[in-house]
Amino acid sequence: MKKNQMGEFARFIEEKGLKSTTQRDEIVNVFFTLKDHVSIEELHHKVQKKNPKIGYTTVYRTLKLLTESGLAHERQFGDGQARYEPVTTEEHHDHLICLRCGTILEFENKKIEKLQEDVAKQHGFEVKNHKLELYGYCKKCRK
Amino acid sequence: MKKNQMGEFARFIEEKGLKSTTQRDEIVNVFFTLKDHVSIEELHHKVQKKNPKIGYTTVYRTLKLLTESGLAHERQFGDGQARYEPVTTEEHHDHLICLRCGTILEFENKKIEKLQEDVAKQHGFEVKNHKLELYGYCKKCRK
DNA sequence: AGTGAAACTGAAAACTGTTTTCAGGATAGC
DNA sequence: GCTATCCTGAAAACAGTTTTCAGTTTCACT
Ligand SMILES: [Zn+2]
Ligand SMILES: [Zn+2]
Ligand SMILES: [Zn+2]
Ligand SMILES: [Zn+2]
Repeated sequence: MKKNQMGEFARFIEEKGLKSTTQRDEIVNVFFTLKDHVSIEELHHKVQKKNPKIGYTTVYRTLKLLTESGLAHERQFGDGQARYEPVTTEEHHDHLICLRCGTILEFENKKIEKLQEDVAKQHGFEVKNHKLELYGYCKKCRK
Repeated sequence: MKKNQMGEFARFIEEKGLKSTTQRDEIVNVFFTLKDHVSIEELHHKVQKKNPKIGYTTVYRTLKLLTESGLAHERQFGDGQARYEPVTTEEHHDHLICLRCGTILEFENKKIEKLQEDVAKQHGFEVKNHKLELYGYCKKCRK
């Protein structure tokens, strides 16, 4: 799976006429070993543990490329900084976010998706994408 | 209704031991005549048309007070700037947002809300609040 | 291998929206 | 009126993001 994603990234770079660099490869590699919804700064830290020379800007630009290629999703959880996650499956999902410990769980519910479409239709809207986030306390954090 | 809201704001100010000022009153007044989801900057512009001396900072601080008092809700629609709306009814609602013209429609769907609770329960989550936004094209903007 | 055009990198600067600071001004209880 | 406290607005500080730019690397073509 990681192999595959690295390959897809290489193909994207190739198709766009961009160049293959070790920095990008290292960044993308670390990114795909992470499961979670990571911020640019967090990823930069992780990457620097392997190669301290890699700068924030390159991490930023590589995440933009990953997003553009469809291999990552950019998320805005309202805390003022973007988070990125690998697109592993084709499945859309939404999020449960713990207000205390920051844990982020994913879920998918077809009924909700269907009802969203119904609502949009009632208002003459054509939905392109949506955001559903449930904020609260996770199993560990609620008392 | 506007009278009422102004009154509630005055009561809040009083209870907190704060002082009544013309700037705040003017800002709050303009805010409650607007229907829509307004940014600080937009509100500042509108307010300045009535009183050019009022600064951005005071608008910012007054919106914080309104939010604190429960008379306004702060929304983060992911475009990087906060938006505020008057809390007119007690009814919770979610949003349909046009990607082209920026129109924001509101809706409320009990079934979706119920399903959200179910999902949270399945994951041991206690939901405090949630965000559901459908992005797409409105009746006018879809072709 | 050598060359050159095009792309890449990383530090620093610029930007954007938000928040804090601070000196002067307004408010309200006495 | 006096005075403590709060308020105001310009400017500075902040935080996350994005752009700039000078030097470096990649790669197609010899
Ligand atoms: Zn938690
Ligand atoms: Zn996710
Ligand atoms: Zn529209
Ligand atoms: Zn609304």
